[in-house]
Amino acid sequence: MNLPEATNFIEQYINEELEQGKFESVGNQICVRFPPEPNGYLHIGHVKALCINFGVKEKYHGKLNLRMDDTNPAKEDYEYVNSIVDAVKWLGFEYDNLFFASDYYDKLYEIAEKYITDGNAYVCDLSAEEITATRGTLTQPGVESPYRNRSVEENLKLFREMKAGIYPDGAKVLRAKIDMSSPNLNMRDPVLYRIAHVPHYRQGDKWCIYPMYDFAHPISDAIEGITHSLCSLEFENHRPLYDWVIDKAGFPAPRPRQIEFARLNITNMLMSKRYLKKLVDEGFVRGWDDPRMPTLMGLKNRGVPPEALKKFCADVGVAKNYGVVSLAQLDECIRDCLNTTAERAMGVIDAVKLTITNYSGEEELEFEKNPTDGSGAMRNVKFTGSVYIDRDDFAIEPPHKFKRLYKGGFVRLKSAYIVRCDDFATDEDGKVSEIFCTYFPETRSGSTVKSEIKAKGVIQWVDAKYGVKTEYRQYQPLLKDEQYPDQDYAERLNENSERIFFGYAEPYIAESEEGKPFQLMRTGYYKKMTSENGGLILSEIVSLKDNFNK
RNA sequence: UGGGGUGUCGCCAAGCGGUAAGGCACGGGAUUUUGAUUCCCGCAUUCGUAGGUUCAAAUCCUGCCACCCCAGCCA
Repeated sequence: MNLPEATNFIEQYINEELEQGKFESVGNQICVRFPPEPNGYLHIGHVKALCINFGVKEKYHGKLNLRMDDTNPAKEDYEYVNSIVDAVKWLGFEYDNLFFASDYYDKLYEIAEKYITDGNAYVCDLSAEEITATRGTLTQPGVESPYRNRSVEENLKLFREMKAGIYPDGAKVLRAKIDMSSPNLNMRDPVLYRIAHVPHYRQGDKWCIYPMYDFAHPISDAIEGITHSLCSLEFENHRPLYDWVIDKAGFPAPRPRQIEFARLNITNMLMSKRYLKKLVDEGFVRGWDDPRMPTLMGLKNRGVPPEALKKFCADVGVAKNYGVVSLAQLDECIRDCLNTTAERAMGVIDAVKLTITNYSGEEELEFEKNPTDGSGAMRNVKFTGSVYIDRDDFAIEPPHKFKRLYKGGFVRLKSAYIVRCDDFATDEDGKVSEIFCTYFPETRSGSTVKSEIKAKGVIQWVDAKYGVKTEYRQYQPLLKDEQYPDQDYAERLNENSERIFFGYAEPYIAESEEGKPFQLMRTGYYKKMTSENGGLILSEIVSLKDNFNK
């Protein structure tokens, strides 16, 4: 696993601290964490954070904790924690511990009481609206809460009563006592604990007060001995609070250092959790793991190898600039990875019969399983002179530079023979119904006999007798469009995002290992296969019907 | 408008005072039984901008400009 190239600035910080001896007391062991909230499935945007954190772990022979940041019981569930664990494992990352912020609730509560005792926190009776109203604005300082100077005893009593459940939701909160006139709004007496009479998926009814992110996260890091808390740019404004919270809690040095980096954005890629959830909840897709989804499980089902995602992150790098990487870069990583790993097979989607008029009998031809993996593994394909080809590979009126078949033209049937089209038949709609060709025996694949016959193009085919009737499902990944976001987005996205085709495939496909990605050979369809032209691994074989001819 | 960030090729991104890496995209050529792959070759005299310091600046200083983040009892 490679650390993304441009992790330099993070490495620089760590190296400097190491040189200064900041971590000598902890044996110079670097410890990081990946802290998702289990309120949704991991998507491609999370891979970057995963790569950075696991990259640091590996580089410094450190440790990494996977920690569920589950401090908001209203949104979280085991379904999500399981999906997150599965996704991390699918990517091939090995974490050292699986922790839950909710396991620290007791400790967190204890520290909250210490804050009160030390005069660093107070119970505030203001309503949410009142707190907002007294927070001030970007340019004006806030107003101190009238409850700000309650005695330690009263605060303790009130906080314990909050915990005991005698107050309804929203009646009171615990606030940090910092500075209502700080230019950083996060420091204007932020809320530390709120009342929520909501059962927690792991803690049940044990609690009715829950810690806020700004309190729970730094403390969790400190408890676990995290040395570097890597997060995205929007938390830069929280760093002073992060430091304050840990310092006031009284943890021994070294204090974990929060370092921020820019999150991953990809052009045309839908990554808003709100819409992804809408697509799932309203049934526009079959689930979080639908191949059209940008979730890791969706990508997996689409045939994207985890290595491609890691390469992508390494190529893209890490910096603090807000940037949007083009989808083409992701596509390239997927193509690159698949090129050397995916086995090839022939299949046609919109089939047209091609009959070789001067061929009789049948034979077995050799076909390389993957011409680029270096294995040289071969498979056999039966050929009877009567085949199906893709409609797109034949043109009645060939466009300029058309390399495939047309009347009077030559083309090679991949791994078989060069054929010449002599004629074709059409149905009443004018659609080509059958193509008649002559084949040239001396052009047999692998033949050492020199032939005058040349073909510019090569097309794939499926034998009419031995081919297998196939139902293909083709997916268009869900991409943002120019009107995004609007209310009809989900509906619009769904249109044409999934199509069923009936075609033919060589029997080899049916024998393939389950879950192994296949690059369906698509001669001439696309110059390059991309997510946007629908050419990149978007086909899946839904069902195979044996021996349709019999 | 206060504070925190960021500005280097169409898109990412190195660079940290010594004279602009790399990837993607793009263009040209060679090989090719996937119009794929592979393979060459090309692609910023210029680093948001205006000044200043220096023998020397994308790198240091100053002033502007642009964009992003922050006023959840979300994370």
